[in-house]
Amino acid sequence: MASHSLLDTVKDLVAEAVTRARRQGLLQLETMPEILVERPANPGHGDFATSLPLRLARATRINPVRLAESLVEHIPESEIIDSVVVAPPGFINFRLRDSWVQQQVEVVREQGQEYGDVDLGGQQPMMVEFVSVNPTGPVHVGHTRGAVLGSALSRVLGAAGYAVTQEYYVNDAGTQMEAFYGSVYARYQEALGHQAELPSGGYRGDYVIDLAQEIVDAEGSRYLEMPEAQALNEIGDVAREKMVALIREDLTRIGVSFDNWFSERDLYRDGDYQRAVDLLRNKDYLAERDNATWFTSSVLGDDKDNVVIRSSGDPTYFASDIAYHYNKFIVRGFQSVVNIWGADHQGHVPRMNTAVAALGINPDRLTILISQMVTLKRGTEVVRASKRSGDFVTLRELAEEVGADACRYFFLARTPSTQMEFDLELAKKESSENPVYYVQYAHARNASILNLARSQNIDWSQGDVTLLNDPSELALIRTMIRLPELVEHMARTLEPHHLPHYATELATAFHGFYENCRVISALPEDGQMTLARLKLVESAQIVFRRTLELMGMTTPERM
RNA sequence: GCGCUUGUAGCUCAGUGGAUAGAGCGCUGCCCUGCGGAGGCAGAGGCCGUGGGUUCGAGUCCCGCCAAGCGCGCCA
Repeated sequence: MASHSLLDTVKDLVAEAVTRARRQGLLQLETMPEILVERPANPGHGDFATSLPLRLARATRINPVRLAESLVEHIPESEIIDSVVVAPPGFINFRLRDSWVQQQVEVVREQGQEYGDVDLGGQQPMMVEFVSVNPTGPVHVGHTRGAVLGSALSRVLGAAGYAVTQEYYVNDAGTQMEAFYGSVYARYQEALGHQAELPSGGYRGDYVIDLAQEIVDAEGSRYLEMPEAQALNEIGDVAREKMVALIREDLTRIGVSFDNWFSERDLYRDGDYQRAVDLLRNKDYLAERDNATWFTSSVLGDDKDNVVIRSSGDPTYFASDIAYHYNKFIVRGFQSVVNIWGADHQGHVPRMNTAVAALGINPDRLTILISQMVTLKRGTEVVRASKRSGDFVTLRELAEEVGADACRYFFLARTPSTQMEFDLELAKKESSENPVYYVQYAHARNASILNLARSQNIDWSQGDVTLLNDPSELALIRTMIRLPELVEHMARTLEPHHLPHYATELATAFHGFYENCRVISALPEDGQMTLARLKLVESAQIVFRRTLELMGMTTPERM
């Protein structure tokens, strides 16, 4: 596990040069400047670059190119850096030493499936709470996006050294659930030939009919033989458990699983709700108005106050959420928490932040990511997804139609903050039109080379990586060794959507290598080259697997 | 009306304040005496919504405008 990234190493070189230059009086600076090192877009500019001379030009009143030149003279020798050159108007470009690049093949092989791990989190406890769809219906396409995001983000954070808990918050209390129970009960009565009406605000989807029929099949008419209140209660318990089980099963189809399913009802049972409300009351953040209890979030900068206890005496969803975050931070002691919410909850973000602050928790410890709406398309035709009318496209249907891998790839490749179009036609095409298969094909090609070598009993463990001098070989290794810094970047920014793009670049680099370099050669004079290249292929496979695994995708050896 | 998010190639989308704005699909044309052609190479295609500002430097930051999505309940 790397605690000091390659990027950090280059930064250190620059910092050392600045320190030396200051000591010699070449740089008149009050404080040490922030050292920024980037990967240039143009490979002709090397592997790393810094624009520090341009940034310092004004403060030091030195021409940036001259400044760059004198800094370069003070950059220490390094085993990893081959050349350091000044480029106008004032960049310093670094190129990695080929011998060092080649050696990374051995490093990847040694680290195996841990390659890419970085120690950013120090194993501090972190929670990612996502999906958390009300158990009143199946997971649909929009939720699936959040599911994929949360799942991949959790994997990335795990690789970055955080002790991640993936959690699903089950909203199993409140008025929506009552409406659901009433809907199931009504459908249950209908299934047994009785007239019944859905409650107002009830759930009209066919799945409620199916659910009711299942209950009839399993338990007959027993719920008709008890008072309605009791029937609602008991049939509600059964329906809720069935729904949660269904949601869990559907999510498993796309490789999304949770460490914990947290029940809203437990907040009340275990007293967290009462403790959170008491805490707010003691801090004077609660006010009685119009027979209801309000959280005075406006004094903390929110645009309005919010009801936490209705005039009926029932707590609102917001009250539960406050108690839930009390539980996350104070009861369970998570250092940081990420919530992934759908776009329809964005209005809830400011008051959640103020509520957390009111509980005495630094609001920086809570990050709420919003995943925007998904429009489903079939070619050019828009598929309308609407939960109310009951004709939404579910996760199950989506996974069955396009497959779990394509599902994950396409949702993951977009930044969550943009509304996206999901083209079922494109996601389904099993051809080069589909980037999912482009990446998996590269992995399968890779695997088939190794399988062929094994079938010929070739032992490449003594391969000499210094033979890997073809530009396409070095380019492949250079792409491979970006994984650790990518993991670090994604963990810092909570942006796993870079992963599919990196996977595509890795595949491109591999295909390029494959076209240019014959790996297994029958010619005796190519023997050493074969061994070296097999080592490269093996290490590339490690990086492919790690990348696909972080995305939650499968790594097929045959397609 | 107010708030949040978004506007980049024909389409779907990337793009850490840096150097010549990228990928996939679609379009044109090439490439297999051998490990998987679901591949590779080359080309065409862009006032980065628009007008200002900050900066040595803006697709990126700030402000206005235009357009789209979502939200603005004692629902969740």
